[in-house]
This record gives sequence, C-alpha cells and structure tokens, in this order.
Amino acid sequence: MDLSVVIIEDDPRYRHSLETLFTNTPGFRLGASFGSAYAMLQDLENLQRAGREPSWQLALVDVELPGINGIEATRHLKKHLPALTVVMLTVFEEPALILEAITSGADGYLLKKTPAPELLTQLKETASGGSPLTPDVARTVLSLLRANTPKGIAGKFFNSASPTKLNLTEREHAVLQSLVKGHSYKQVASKLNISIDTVRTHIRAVYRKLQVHSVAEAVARAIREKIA
Amino acid sequence: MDLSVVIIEDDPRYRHSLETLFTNTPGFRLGASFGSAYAMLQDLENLQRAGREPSWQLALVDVELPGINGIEATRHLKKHLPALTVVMLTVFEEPALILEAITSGADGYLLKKTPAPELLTQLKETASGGSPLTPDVARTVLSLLRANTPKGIAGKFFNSASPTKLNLTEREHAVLQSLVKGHSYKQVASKLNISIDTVRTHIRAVYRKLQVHSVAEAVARAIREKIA
DNA sequence: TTGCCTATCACATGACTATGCGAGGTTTCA
DNA sequence: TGAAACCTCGCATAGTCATGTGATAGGCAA
Repeated sequence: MDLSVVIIEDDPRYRHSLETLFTNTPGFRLGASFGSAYAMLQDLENLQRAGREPSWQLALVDVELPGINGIEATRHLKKHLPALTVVMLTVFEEPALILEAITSGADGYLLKKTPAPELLTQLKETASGGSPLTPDVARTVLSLLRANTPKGIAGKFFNSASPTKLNLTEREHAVLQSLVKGHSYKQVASKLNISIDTVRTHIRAVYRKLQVHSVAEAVARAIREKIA
Repeated sequence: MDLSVVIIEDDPRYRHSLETLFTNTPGFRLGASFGSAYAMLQDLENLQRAGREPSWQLALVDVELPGINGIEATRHLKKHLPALTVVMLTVFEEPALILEAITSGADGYLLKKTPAPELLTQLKETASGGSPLTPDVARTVLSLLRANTPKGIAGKFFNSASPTKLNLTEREHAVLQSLVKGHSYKQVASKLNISIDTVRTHIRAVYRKLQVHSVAEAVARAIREKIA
C-alpha cells in the first residue's frame, strides 16, 4: 500500500525534487503538490465541498510559506483531516520554531538538510506511529526543554556548583558587560582604566564562575540568563 | 573499539542482566558496575584523586537510586566527565521525570521495558551522537511540550522582525549555531565535516551579514534576535 | 596575626581568531 | 555564455585569547 503524499513547498527546486523522490520511491505515491498553503487549502475546500476527501495520508509542509505559513496550514490540516500525518519541514533548527510546530499539532518535524534516505525512513516511521523526530531535532527539543525548565530539586550530598547564584563581583560584572558588547580585552582595559592583564584576571574569574571556556559561551549565558 | 559502559543500578537482578548483556555483546565492554550512585562517585573521586580517569565512555544510570538519585548523579557525572555519554533508565514514562532527566544534562533517556536489541541500538546511537530518545519517549516529550505551551505563543515567531530574513545560507546558519554553543573553529570544522578554512570563510560571511566583528557580537545578536 | 576576598599587575606561551587574498566546482538564470 | 550564488579549500599573518603561574596591597573577620 503506497503512502500518498501531499507536498506544500514554495521553493520550486526543492518541491520538484520531492515530487521526483516520491514518484520514484516504492512505498510512496505523489498525491498532490502545491506551491503555497493557500492553493492547497483551496483545493481541499473544493474537494470537501464536492463531498469528497483527498486521498492524502501524509503531508509534507514547509514552515516558511508565503501568505499562510506552514504552521497555520498545519492547523487547518489537522482540523479538517485529523487522520492525516503532517510532517513539517524547514531549513532551520530554531527551537522556537520547533515549539510552534509542535503546538500546531504536527506529527513530525524534519530539517530540509535531511538526506533523502533518512527523510524517507523518517516519514515512514512517523506515518506508522514511529519516532516523530530526527536525532538532530530531538537534540534541539531537549535543548529547548533544558533552557526553559527550572532545575529540579535533587539530593544535596554531592551538591554541584549552583550556577544560578553567581556571585560576580562588581568588577567581574563590568568586564562581562563589556564582553557582551563585543569589546576586546584591550578595549575593556581602556574602558575600565585597568591593565589588559587585570582584564584577563577578571575574565578568568568570570569564566570560572560561569563554568564556561570561551567568550561565546560567556556571552550566551549572560544574555540568556540576563546576567549582563 | 568496544564501548566501555558503567552501570549504576540498585536492582541487583536488572544490574546483573545488564552486566551480562554488555559482557556478551560485541561492541560493548563492561567498564564498571555499581549498586548506588554513592559508590560510583566514591570510585570516581578516588580515581581522580590518584590523577587517573575512568575509561568509561557510556553510563547507564537508573533514575530511582537510593540515597543520591540518578538525576543528581547524572549532574555530577556531566560535570566531572563532560565527554561521557549518560543515558538514564527508568520504568516510568512520567513526563515530569523525563523533564527532570533532561534538565540534568543526560544525553539520552530509556525505559527499562526497552527490549535488549533496541536498548543496544539506542545506546550505540546515543553514544555516537544519534537520537537521544526512543520513539516512545519522543512522543512523551512532544506531549509534554504541547500540554505546557500556551496557545498564545502561536504566531509569535512570524510576528517578530523576521530574523530569518538575514539571508544567511543554510551553511552559514549552521556555523553560527555552533559559534553560539561556544565551539571553536576547529570544533565547528569537525562537527560539520569541513575544513577549518571553510569554517573561516563561512564565518566571514556571517560577520559581514550581521555586521559584526567578533564572536561575542555575533553570539549576542544571534541570541537576542533569535537568529540561532 | 592569619586567612580570605578583591583588585591590581606581570610574564610566558600555545592555540585561536579575524582578515586579506586567491582558487575551483556546481547550479541557476538572464 | 557569463555572472552570481553557494560551498569547498588554501596560504599567510598579525593580533588576540585562554590559561598557568606568580606577586603586591588593602579591607575585613575570626
């Protein structure tokens, strides 16, 4: 039984490659293909108005669609065709975007960079109730949860460092603020009227307290946790 | 190269079955086995005090441990052995518990009911950077996100200043994401399987497009504007 | 007095970063 | 066909970063 796929993707090149893929892959059948969610929803409406249902079993929906975006399109699809498996596609691994997709009711989420064989495997799995996420996306989801979930209460016998209580000194904080602005050590030194070696000393302390090892990590933490 | 596994599991029967499994499965080697997190941490501390490191590459940690629970043990392991892959085990599919495990920094999460073949496959995948979650757990995580994410967030991403329209190419975006994580050029190169000079080329393009001149500025912009 | 914390500063050095400049291959489009 | 975009890669190099190690001085509390 071939899996009938509907593609909703505005990029002609990618859409055509998907069409070719599903046309030529055993186990799949190209049900329909649209360059916009609007066109797809019109088609759906026309079919249903004629008392018919599309034969689609799986929908591949690009998130970044012109007009009606992929997330809205997904909501429509899940509402009107609840049995349809909807898998969303995008270039980006943006956590907020994944979150949006998840709340839209999508059954799966794939990155466009996913190679065809893995994409096909993943689609089959998702359609048959298997894993809704590729490893990459799963890791992103985990990161999302880690970033947004307060630390749980756990035993205290071997209490690890408590990163939420940083105890940065005034000077350390000033140095960190300068780093966040993109200042070099030399610029920090000039701005705070101290030597570059003193800057280094403070930065060492900041990194130790933040448990980071690079300016990138320090800046990321500072901004995300509103430290500086 | 056999994957050296450390087991931390209080149930003797399950622990012994795991010991047998890893002793007899090609590709795995039993590195150590403990009935409690306390015993493991003592051993780790003794080793490190002697200036040595355990040879463990993968840890299987039961969540429900007496004394120091698996979550706290995981935190400790990730802190002292950052390269160690930690997979947590439990009988429960309790979403809050999964969430707790995720925030502890575990690399994977498995249910004890997972049959041995799948367990081994999953461990290999997790250890080599593959999927951190079984399909069951992924679905639980998605349900968790769906249940806890207010619908009001819908559309927020697309209402922002369209940060994705910076015209970063897929590759440039990937590189920027790595920078945000604090990866060095060398690490980015390794992660993306390209040369360090290619990394530099992409970074040049990213900086030009973001109009920045340092990794700090790039990271700051990326996080603040949800670019990466 | 001693110990701790903070701030200041220094020397040393290997690794890393940012930038200039150059090149080749593939795909798409006018 | 040529240009543009993208990806890949290279050489060169000055400047910068991260870290180890050491030191002084002042303030404060036990």
